[in-house]
Amino acid sequence: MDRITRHNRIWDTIRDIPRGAVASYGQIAEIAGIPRGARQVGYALRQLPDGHDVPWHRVLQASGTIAFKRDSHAYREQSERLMLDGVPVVAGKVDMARYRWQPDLDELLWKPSSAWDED
DNA sequence: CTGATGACTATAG
DNA sequence: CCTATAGCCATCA
Repeated sequence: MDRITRHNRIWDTIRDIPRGAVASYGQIAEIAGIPRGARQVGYALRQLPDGHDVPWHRVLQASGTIAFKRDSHAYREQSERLMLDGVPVVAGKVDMARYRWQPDLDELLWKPSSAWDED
């Protein structure tokens, strides 16, 4: 799998995260079919082109902590975007137990045609 | 080829 | 909760 393909799969996976939910770098990697690729998710996000429509702010560390330094611009922007999504950011972190994205359930509710059937 | 890097993570103290 | 440490892995100099 080349870099472009890998990045596209990562970006597509992140586009599926609904507003109000968040995911960890490792979770995105796994869903995108890249086991142990958490660092690659971070790398892919760093390569986002201008004008993209990827909700990068919904991706956090496994602990729920924002990956940027507290004094950075990126940190503040991510924090603001999450609040706009309705996701509380307390002391730089999100309650993963409550806001973690659960794709299986999400797909069963929103994409039943591809998950269930027609012969 | 080699070593450094980093939007990562799990574990131990 | 925090620090240290060890894996991890594509990229880059």
